[in-house]
Amino acid sequence: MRSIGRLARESGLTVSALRFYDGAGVLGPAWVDPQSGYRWYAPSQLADARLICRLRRVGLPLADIRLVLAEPAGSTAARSALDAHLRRLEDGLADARRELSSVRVLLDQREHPMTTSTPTVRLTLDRGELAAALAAVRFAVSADPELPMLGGVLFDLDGDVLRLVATDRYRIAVAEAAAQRLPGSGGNDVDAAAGGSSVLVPAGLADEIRGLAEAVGADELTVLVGGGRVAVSADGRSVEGDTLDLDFPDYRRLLRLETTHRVAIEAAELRRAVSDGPTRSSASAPDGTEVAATVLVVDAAGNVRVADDVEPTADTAADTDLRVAVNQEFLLEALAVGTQSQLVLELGGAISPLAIRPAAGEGAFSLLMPIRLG
Amino acid sequence: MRSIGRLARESGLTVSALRFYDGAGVLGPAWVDPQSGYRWYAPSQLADARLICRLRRVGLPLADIRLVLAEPAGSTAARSALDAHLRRLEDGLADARRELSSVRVLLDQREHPMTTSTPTVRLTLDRGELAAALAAVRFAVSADPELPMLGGVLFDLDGDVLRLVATDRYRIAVAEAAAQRLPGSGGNDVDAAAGGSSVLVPAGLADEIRGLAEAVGADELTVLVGGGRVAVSADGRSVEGDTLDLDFPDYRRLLRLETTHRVAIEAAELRRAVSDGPTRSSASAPDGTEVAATVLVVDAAGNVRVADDVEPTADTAADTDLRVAVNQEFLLEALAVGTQSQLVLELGGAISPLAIRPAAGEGAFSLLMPIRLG
DNA sequence: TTGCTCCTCACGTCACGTGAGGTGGC
DNA sequence: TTGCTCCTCACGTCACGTGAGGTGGC
Repeated sequence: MRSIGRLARESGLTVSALRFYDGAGVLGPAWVDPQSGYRWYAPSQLADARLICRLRRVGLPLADIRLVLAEPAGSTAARSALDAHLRRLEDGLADARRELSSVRVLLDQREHPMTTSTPTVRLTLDRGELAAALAAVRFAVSADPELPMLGGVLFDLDGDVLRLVATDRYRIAVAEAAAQRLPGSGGNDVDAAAGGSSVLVPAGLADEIRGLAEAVGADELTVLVGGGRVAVSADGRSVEGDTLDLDFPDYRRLLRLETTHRVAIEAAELRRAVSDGPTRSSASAPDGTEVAATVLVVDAAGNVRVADDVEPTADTAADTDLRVAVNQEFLLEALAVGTQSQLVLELGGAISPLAIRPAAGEGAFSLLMPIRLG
Repeated sequence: MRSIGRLARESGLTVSALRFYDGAGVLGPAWVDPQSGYRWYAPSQLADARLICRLRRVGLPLADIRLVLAEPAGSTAARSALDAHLRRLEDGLADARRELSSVRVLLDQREHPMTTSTPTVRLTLDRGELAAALAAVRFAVSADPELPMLGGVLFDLDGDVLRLVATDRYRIAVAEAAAQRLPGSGGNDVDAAAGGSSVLVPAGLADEIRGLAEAVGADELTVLVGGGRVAVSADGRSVEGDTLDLDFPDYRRLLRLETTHRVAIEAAELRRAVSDGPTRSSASAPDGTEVAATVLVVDAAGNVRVADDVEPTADTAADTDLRVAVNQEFLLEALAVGTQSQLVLELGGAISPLAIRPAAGEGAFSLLMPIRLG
């Protein structure tokens, strides 16, 4: 048996950490002297303590470490906790690279105030792709005057893809269109870093752009962005307007969810089941308006159905079933997007968002916030 | 002027964060209504709030954000805070990749208990390089029986370089030798991940290996590592012994320091100045033994000298001078390592470690902990 | 009167580190 | 007696989030 000090020395943990882990139920001593209160650790606990030291060193939360230590042979819960942690770190680094390089440009501009005007980015896009992408996100634009930054479509140029994003806080929709940068866009890196590649287009202007994209005969559209303006042109016609100088939320973070269930569905079929199926009235958000909520059930076999019981009762829902309630109208809108009939639902638990994406990797993606039932 | 709620909506920060930033001195309102206590923010504070939102999103500490907001034009303090943060994230991700892949292997071994024995790694090394590297780190091995994990030299195989590391907590020495993996090492990835590529060789065995490397005529040595043993052979002679199954501290983390001053020196010259220069007696560490401390002074012009005043007095030391006290004996040992006469000292403040590395990127590196003068 | 925004203050979170003050066996 | 290791308990750290309980103007 080892004393706490010896275990600390041999494991790399500190004495205070070991005492904390005892209290936190992560690693308790094998025996505690009832007289003195001294903690005594069994030989096998050295390996556990070393493992904890390594995992804490890289920032794995204690809750995940508990999973790892308790892992029954053959379980994958611990592995996916490790994977998820690595992904968080990778995403965090990618975010930081983007944000910090953009902040550097901002600081440069502050120092050399406006010697150079904001650079303009020029792109060409496929007409049909842009129209489809705009159609795929339009429904998620917010009409809430309190949140003006949600009243538009984010045009985010990420390398050679233009990503369109809209959200009203209850759902978020994302669609992409391949983009070609045209020369004369100023330095590419600087543009990207300046965030000049990400502009918020008001809903009205986005609708005009969509109208143009649907009306013209040309295959390609030209887009100019810069100086607080967007202009889209083709066939000698063009629409133009101001962008919104507001901070759209960090959509990448919103899209990162930990999925536990992935289910393939047929869009039209689920749409029918959702419209015909029962709903439950539920107070949505702070304003207290009642909305119709559809409850989806994923069973152990990996099938989704619309719950036919309004209240969860023991006879119809197994304990292992995952139940998620979402706004019926929003779900129908999300299922109606795009032309793909094969979709995939991604779920992460009863209070995690529901993601809807095409089975084949292309096309629009949307995400619905769950509704907490009573 | 904006109310706190409006600034929150427009900046992406929360109301509670804004109140916290007020108290923390990061971003206070331009005016506070003395009657109601309402906070009112000036138009220009929106840009600051947005900047804070972006920087906090990527985890930049508030202390660094204060630097960024206060940045006088032309200052580089804020830029290097951003750079340092990005490096922390990059290092953290690299650490996590290594640790987590190694933990995965550990978990696999736990599940399939010992169906496969520990794989063996085979290397060839240049005789002279290994001898030099061992000589360069030997002095930093600890003799403290309380800390057995420091009583050896870490052999850490990182890709095609074998890194040797030794530390006694007061200093750390690192040296490298080019290594070639020989086939028959089992899966390379698995080896590396298993941490089988990192073994702790007891000081006695390390000395025997060095003896062999210095004695034999062949240019190359073969090293076999695995199953708790190391064997080194050349010319038909070989030495072999057990490795220590103890956790050596995370040396990569110890080597990461934020350098503010970098000074080129001539090794022999500084060595003379240090041996001849005055020292101050100081209690080292918890055991209370007195050691002779040398005080190094870096002046604004970037020159190092040994302080000739034992007490810092206003006439000899400018306020801008950086003073670092280190163990004289340890400094002399570190300066005596290797064959390079041009060295670089790296400092990061009075209580930051002192790094000593060759001016040309090759050869041994060592780091001394500073001594706090009473 | 209700609803909305704002206020302060206290406490919770996460994973510990750091004393203060005290015990037990060599 | 000194020194060492261990103990508990309280409080600090970091960057907030979450109520509780209250105010002020439409």
